[in-house]
Amino acid sequence: MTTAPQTNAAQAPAASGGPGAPKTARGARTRARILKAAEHTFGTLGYHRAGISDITRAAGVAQGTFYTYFAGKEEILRELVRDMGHQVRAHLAAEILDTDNRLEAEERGLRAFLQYLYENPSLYRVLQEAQFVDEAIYRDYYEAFGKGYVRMLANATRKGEIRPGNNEVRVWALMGMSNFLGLRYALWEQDVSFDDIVETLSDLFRNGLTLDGKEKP
Amino acid sequence: MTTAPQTNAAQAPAASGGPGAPKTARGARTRARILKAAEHTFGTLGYHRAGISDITRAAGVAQGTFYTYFAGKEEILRELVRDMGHQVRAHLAAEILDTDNRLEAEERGLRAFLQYLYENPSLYRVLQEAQFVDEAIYRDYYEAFGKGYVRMLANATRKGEIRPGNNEVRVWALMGMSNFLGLRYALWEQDVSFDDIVETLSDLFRNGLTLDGKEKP
DNA sequence: AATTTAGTTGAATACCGATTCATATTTCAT
DNA sequence: ATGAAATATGAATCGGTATTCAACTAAATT
Repeated sequence: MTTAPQTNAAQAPAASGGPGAPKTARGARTRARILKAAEHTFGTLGYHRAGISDITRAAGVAQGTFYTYFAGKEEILRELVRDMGHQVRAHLAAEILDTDNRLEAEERGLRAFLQYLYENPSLYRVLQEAQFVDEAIYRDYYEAFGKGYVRMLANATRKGEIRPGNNEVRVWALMGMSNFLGLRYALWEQDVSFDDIVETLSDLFRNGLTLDGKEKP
Repeated sequence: MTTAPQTNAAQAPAASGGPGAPKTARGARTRARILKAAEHTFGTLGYHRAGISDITRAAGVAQGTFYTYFAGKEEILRELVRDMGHQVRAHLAAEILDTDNRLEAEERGLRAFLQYLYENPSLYRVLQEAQFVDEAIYRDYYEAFGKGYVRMLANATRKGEIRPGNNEVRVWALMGMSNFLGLRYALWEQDVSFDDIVETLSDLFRNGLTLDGKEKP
């Protein structure tokens, strides 16, 4: 296996440096092209079927160039997950910025997530496959995601917008929902409108699943 | 002789036959041992790192024996997913058999699923990795699961136990919840009791997430 | 007991793709 | 302009492993 003791970290502040972070505009461009190509290649063929040659071909560089910027196949996957995670989080955060209450934020967030996945299907596959290549990076992704999510629910609880409860558990449940709904309705088949999905979940958030219940209005 | 062009089907009703379904008690036993060994090996090392040699070693047979019963690595994965899917469904169905209402069934079902995953961690990995080896088998798993689930929700709707709504969407949301909660709290870390998790979800089903809402009690 | 069929063996094959490296080109500082 | 540093090239290496196969053993059938 990859005998290198993974000590990464240190180096340039820009990209979390592999063998050598680019020191030239040209280098930065090439590195970015390879990363983008990897996203597409992994997303389409999957991590294991995708060869370095597939990535470099898609990027329009020679195979050797790959190793100027990345220590290997696993390394670029890690980089990719970090990048993509950052992007989704930024995107979703922006989408729910100007919401008045938690319910609205959930609705908008879910819709935005479904839409984002539809437009960036690679995210799903890259992320899910990364789980079995380097579990830590996958956990980091969801823990980062969940951390912000829990904070938002805590605020909403304080404002009296949502019922007090175990927000961490709720967040994992909510992330699970989005993930599966995204897979089924954004990636597999678009046979139910995002509006209908959001409406169904919104009803669940407002009224629960049962007909009775709801302590006091 | 065993060159059969994958037309499978026909033959013994027991196992969905690869190259040759076992025709002897001994053969059946060997096949079963290999399948069990594959479950453990895939579950531990993952599909890609696991070699046929790892499986046969764990099963205590020679490498060649593998191909007496399975056409290849993908084929045994498919078989495994079918088997495991059948098992979980049977187990969960049994666990919620004598429940009086939908809410109770959801609670018991979730708890049983978490417990099952805790005791059979291979299920998660085998299933999730299968998704990228043969998407169809993964879809089949969840469509089979979802089909029964939707039927149960439809019954509950008819009985007036749950609010009318898009049950298919609900089911995918529910399956997603269970999946993530299982990963986080049954496989990764058991730092929250299954009772607390079930209680949190039960509250969501009864009362929703918001403080207001709930049309009419 | 003899013959056929089923199951088992493990070494050899065959292929594939990640990584390396010596060489060539481009960019940058002086 | 010129040397040094940074990039780029792609063919060769190197390790790994899924699959095949011809020979062997066990069980069933006659």
